[in-house]
Amino acid sequence: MLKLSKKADYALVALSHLQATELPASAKEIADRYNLSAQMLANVLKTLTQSGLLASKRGAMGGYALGKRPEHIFLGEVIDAIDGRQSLSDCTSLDKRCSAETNCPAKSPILMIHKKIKQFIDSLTLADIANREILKGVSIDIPFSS
Amino acid sequence: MLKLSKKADYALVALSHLQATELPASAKEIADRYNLSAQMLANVLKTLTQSGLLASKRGAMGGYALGKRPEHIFLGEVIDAIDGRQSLSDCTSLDKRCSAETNCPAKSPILMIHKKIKQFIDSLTLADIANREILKGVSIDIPFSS
DNA sequence: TTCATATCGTACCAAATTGGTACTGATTGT
DNA sequence: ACAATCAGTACCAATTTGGTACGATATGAA
Repeated sequence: MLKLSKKADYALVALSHLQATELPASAKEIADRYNLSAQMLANVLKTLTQSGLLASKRGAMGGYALGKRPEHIFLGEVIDAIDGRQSLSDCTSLDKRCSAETNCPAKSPILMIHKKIKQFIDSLTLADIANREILKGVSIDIPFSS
Repeated sequence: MLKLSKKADYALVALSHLQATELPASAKEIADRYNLSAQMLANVLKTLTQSGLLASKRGAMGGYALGKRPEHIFLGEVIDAIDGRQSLSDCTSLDKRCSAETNCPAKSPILMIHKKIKQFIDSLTLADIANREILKGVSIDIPFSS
């Protein structure tokens, strides 16, 4: 499977939204806006906050905003935060040892391909990703008062 | 998860082996050589054969050989054959509809990223993979660079 | 013709991962 | 005080993945 998890999808939707509106929003607002499971989105946003990708404010009128400038939020970071750092194959992760060991003809190529894909997603920022979107008109209530 | 399935790993090991030795081999031989589950590898090789990536010969002295020239076996094909054609996200696959629909700010970027990764793995052949020098030069070019 | 070696086709099951929910606690603006 | 909202955790159902079993079919060789 070469696929993003649904949680990673959620993360990208939320981040794109926050980037586009440039306004803080609560988990519920975002969930309602895009028809996502509120509870699940809440879990995702919490994780993103723990990783510093979002900044949160608790309590009434609280919510989430980007934790860094969009140019400094990398797709690779987002995926790592949500799904945990993943290797393209177990055979390229250093902690596990595969039975074929050194004589495996596929190990080195897989490692190389993994690096290329990682390099690619680490080069993409939220700014790159969300730039062109047509979400201008959306405004949601009132931002953090601070 | 941005990861190859174990079956895809098995496929790449077997294909790499057959490419390197330029000799037919039975499932058992390959499984023994690299310490893989013989039964599982057999299933994988069968699937690859059905997709035309391998050619098989039954019976005593039978076994598998590459079904095409290594330059015509693409990494994307292998993954598709084993894991089924996958989209990077459900939201980029045409048959499923996501609840956020047209106003989702992440859909178009995800689609773009998906295309780039697909394009990358579709550009790599078994011949490239076996020759690491070629692989070093290959890169995914960065989108949104306008 | 019999036998061992192989692939072919299925069906099945256990383990791991993912998707999704529930609930309690902490914080904050009104 | 109270409602809104994030934080933390625990839990479970659904799906996917990893792995096995087994009978059928084909083939080369003794």
